[in-house]
Amino acid sequence: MADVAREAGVSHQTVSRVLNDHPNVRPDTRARVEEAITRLGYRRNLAARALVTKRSRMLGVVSFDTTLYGPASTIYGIEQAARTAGYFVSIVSLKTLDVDSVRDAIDYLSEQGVDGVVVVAPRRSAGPALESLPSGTPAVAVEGTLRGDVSVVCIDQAEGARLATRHLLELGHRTVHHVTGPPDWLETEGRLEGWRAALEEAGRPVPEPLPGDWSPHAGYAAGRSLAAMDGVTAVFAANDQMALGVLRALSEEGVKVPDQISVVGFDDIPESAFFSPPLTTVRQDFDQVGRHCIEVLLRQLDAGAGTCERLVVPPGFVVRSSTAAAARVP
Amino acid sequence: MADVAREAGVSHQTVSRVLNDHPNVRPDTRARVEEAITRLGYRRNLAARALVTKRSRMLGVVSFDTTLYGPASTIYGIEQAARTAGYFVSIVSLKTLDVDSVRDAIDYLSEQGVDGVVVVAPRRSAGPALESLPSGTPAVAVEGTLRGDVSVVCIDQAEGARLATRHLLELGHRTVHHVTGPPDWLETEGRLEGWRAALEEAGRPVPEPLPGDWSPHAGYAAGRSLAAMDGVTAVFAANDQMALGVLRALSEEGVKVPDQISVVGFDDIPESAFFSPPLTTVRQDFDQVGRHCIEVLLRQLDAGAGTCERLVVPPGFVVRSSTAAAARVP
DNA sequence: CTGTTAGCGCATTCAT
DNA sequence: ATGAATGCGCTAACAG
Repeated sequence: MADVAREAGVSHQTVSRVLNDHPNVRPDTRARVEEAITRLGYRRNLAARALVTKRSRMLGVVSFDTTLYGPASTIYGIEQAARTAGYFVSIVSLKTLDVDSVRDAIDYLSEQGVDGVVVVAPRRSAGPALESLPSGTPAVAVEGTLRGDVSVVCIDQAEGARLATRHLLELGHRTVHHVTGPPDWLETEGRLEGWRAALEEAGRPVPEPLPGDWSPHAGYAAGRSLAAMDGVTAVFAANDQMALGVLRALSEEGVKVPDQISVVGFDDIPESAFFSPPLTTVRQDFDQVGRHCIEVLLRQLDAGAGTCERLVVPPGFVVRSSTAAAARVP
Repeated sequence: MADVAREAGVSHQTVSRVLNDHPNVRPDTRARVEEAITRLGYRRNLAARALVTKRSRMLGVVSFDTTLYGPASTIYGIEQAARTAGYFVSIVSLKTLDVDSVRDAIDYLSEQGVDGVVVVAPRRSAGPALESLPSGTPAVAVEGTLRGDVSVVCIDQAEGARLATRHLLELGHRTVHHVTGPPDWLETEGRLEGWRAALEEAGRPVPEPLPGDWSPHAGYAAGRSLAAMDGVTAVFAANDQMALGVLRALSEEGVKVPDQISVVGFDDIPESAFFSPPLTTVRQDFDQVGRHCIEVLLRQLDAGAGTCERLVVPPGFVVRSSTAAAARVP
């Protein structure tokens, strides 16, 4: 910066003023400085700036398996919104979601001096880890913990599951079977709850849910079990990948979808429309979730960390060809 | 840090030494300092450290659409390896991959003082953007540019395509049709080239490739065309999502896979094994690519930016049920 | 082994 | 409208 000042024949704080869009700079001085900046290819040192302003303009994201479509899309939304607002995003992807891993990640990020943290770790067990944040650091959880003192942005999981279940019920199915996500995930619980509620509201029997883990393989295993059971006509899988596994198993067993069994998924991944048959599913607007996270975070940065919001994004529903009216039971 | 020093009854320098694992500290002093650190919940300020060491311990990643499986997996590998090596990762995801976007992203990251940059922007046009890096900043490109002065880590795309094509040829197919990726992508070119080479080596006719864009939708469109053509018995799609689209179109047209037409993909996404039928495909070890990127980067950081490596990861091949011996032409 | 001194590059007073 | 001084929290170089 001193070089630029010398080049432009001004002091280095004038350069600083130009860089920060300070009003008190004569236009021609500003022009001279800007010219010197480009000529020298000068780039300011954000570490030094962070040191004095105590703002790093850096946001931290802690996420589980960023390879999955949901987290990846959410993070994409976060990154876009953050960059637009002039913030960097530093990401930590976790292999496991136990308290210690999350805590370590948060410690790690807070050493780096992030101005705020988004936690995409939708497991009940991850909640307490937020405590290791330096107090005053804004935080927002995606599909977050139920603790009252941290902001949450989420998609209404239960509502999505209800949409799926009702759709099936309205098609004339007597009941709906459910393949769940892994235990301890908040999405798993929300979807389970919405499914159960929809069934109970309609006065239908609630079959034992089949355990899954988000993977197509788990869906496949569940599909085999389903095919072997009597009277199954409708299945709601807790995500699209598992629905794919179900579809596959059913197809191998010679069960026609949707003629004999209807299948609904959750997520609306890009592939869903091209499954065999194209999948009816619940759509989540991950992008919007990401944007909301940043909005909430920035609001907290301005307002001081006191505020705490809860933003719920409604799910959508996409009807394709994997669902049909229940076969007439002879 | 001064607080810790006071608490432990030492100078702040000694605290610094403890933090940096300096050898010259008596064990009991070290213990006292560490105890004070945990008691006070002290966290060092990495911005200040970066200011004086001129090392931010932060790596930048510029990537296109991190929502896609390939980039997402690569970044995951990068992040894991970087964190293990004690580096943070700051990510910029681009919506488009033109020179300006990439250049802006790189400018942005270099203001932040990243110690090195990984560019996951496998388009020919993205190459020149690397020039705007402050000279001396190590950089590595994934599937990178062909310029000689920047390190590259890549998967042997042409070899993968060759594997796929040969597999089909060995199954007795007279020739193999190809659905390409979008133009200007290096992967598109590599796969196209490998496919063509395998065909020519075997003295087979090279049909006009069908244009695609990685999306299942494009695969679907290509699949419709293919179904309408005569004598098509084998298709090599440039990625798994397009293969899925091809599968879907063929199924709608009543064409049996693999009985009438064999289909091969590229990537081995987690869903591939559960397509209808399970997809034969080329496997890419994205994780290893990510790890290699970090290794190369760190090596350049140590050695000075002079060195420039080129690391090629061999592709794998997974045979599943979407390919079979060519139907006997009557 | 430990403490003292200096300065990294910037923004923020306060002068002028 | 501009310049001079001060310090952010830390590490490096040198003393002791």
